Amino acid sequence: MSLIRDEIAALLAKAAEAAQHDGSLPASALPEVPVERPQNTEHGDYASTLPLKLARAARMSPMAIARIVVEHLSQSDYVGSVEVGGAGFINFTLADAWLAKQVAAVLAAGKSFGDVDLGHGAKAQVEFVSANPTGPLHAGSGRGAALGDTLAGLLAKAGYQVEREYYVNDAGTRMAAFFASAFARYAQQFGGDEQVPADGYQGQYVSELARDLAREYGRHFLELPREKAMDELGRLALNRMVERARGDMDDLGVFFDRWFREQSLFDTNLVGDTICLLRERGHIAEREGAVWFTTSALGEDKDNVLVRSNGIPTYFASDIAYHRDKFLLRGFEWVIDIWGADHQGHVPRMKAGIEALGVAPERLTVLIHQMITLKRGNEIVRMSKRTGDIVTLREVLDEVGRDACRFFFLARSADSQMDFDLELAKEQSNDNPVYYVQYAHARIASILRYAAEQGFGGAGEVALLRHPAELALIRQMLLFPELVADAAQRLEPHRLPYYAQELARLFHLFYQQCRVVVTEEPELSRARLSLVKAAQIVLANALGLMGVNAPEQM
RNA sequence: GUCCCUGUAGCUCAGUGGAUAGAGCAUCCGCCUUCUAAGCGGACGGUCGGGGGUUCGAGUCCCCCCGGGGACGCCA
Repeated sequence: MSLIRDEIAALLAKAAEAAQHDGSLPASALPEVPVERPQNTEHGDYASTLPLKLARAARMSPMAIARIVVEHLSQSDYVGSVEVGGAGFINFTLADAWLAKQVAAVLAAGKSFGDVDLGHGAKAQVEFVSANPTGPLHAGSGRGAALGDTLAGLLAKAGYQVEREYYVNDAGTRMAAFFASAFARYAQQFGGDEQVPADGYQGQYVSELARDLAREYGRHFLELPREKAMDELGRLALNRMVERARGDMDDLGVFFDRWFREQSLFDTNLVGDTICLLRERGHIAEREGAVWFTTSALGEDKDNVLVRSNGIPTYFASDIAYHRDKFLLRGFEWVIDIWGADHQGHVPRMKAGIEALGVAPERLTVLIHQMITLKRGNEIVRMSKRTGDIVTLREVLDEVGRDACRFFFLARSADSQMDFDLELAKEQSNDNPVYYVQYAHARIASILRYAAEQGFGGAGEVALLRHPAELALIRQMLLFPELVADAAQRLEPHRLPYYAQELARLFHLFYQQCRVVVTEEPELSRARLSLVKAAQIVLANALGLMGVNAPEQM
């Protein structure tokens, strides 16, 4: 199904060409025809500024061009009226009868309403959260989770074959520090004088984990050689941290197709192999005892270390290998990494990395989301994993709830820093916009229950729908496919909550003005029941993409 | 010092170079004998941080300045 705005653009292009052909407009190259939604509903459903764009080349006034283009427009069943307005806008209003008929189309489409084929089945991957497993997920991880999951859903709806992935950094020096911290806390359970290293993790959660392991395994690890013990105990602790993250994601309603282990890149020697490949291609320099990736030759400010002088590869080295795996081994055509703003400086390096592997850098999109500032009232909550002074995602989930949590995280553009006031989030939970949208869905469910009790069944004649409130609701429903296309194309999931609120608003308005179930008017009632069912479908589709429940009652 | 994000209503934030800049919350005034009042209607609220520029047209693009956040490591 093609989008209405594209149909209108095609209609305009044809009209302009026809006008040029019969000489009423001077011949010139046509720009891409702009079709937008006017802010003011008095200006119709769609507007084009084509005449304004053509005015200069045509040496005519926009108004005159607009009139000529309109005269050459061919008939269509969906355009009700066309007007020339303002300084040369062409305004289109959709036909009432056509609008009413679309209710049937929405009902027929059901869950697939809103599907648009931008991706043509291209294999895409969204990698997100990917937090270090050295500590519990913090509140900020929730933002990346909501963003990534909804974006993945949008891309799937837009015709991509999408996989969701969580990258587990279970290798490297941070992990060694975590292992040492866990081992120290474990040993302390038995009176040992092991200390958490200075660069280790002081958080309470490490002690709790160590206590659990001590209870389950007793002194077992104290009887092993220290290094072996640290490694084995460390892996147990690590796996529990990963399971904990998985539990948090489950409760947030985010499910990954794969949890990819960084360590596996070392186990299969893909990291070493990738460094060899880079060396063959002339991207490696060795100096000061370290192995450098010569990114400066690729336009970067400076080179970056891949293998430290102590022989341990950097995170950057495994990250290049990881992306090699994504693009070249697993064949993703498009990879989207979602990172926090603190990793922003890593983007050009990463792009240079895949370029050096022969992968076009455009195939990697890194979506950066700004940090959140956690507050309790006016007090800013500082966060540090090492001191353990953090507000966990778990805590926020327990306090605010999944639906409000996801809606809240999603409702801001990734570019925007956000204040997350925990007290406010709790207080707000009752008049959070999420409940407004859910209420619309529940209200519809209630109407449908009532209608069933009253014995209303069968399909309605949707042509009976012509009340302004009915038509306004239909218009908003028909916007959904365009919203999906825009949000997917521009990687802007935050448009969804705004859309859903407006859809809910128009439903509530309709509800106020039009009674659905009227015994004396069975035909109209059935038509309105069809409308209401269609609205419920669109609400559910939008909520589903956001990972928010669509309740049958509240 | 360099780079990235950002500054819009009291607060939190939307806003594809287009028409009179919007929403939610907060405040105030109305609306339930009717399918859910977690709802609806109305009011109040703006130097779009400041200054230049680009053009038919700038909250939106460019430059400078100011404020907020982040990054510039053989950390991740």
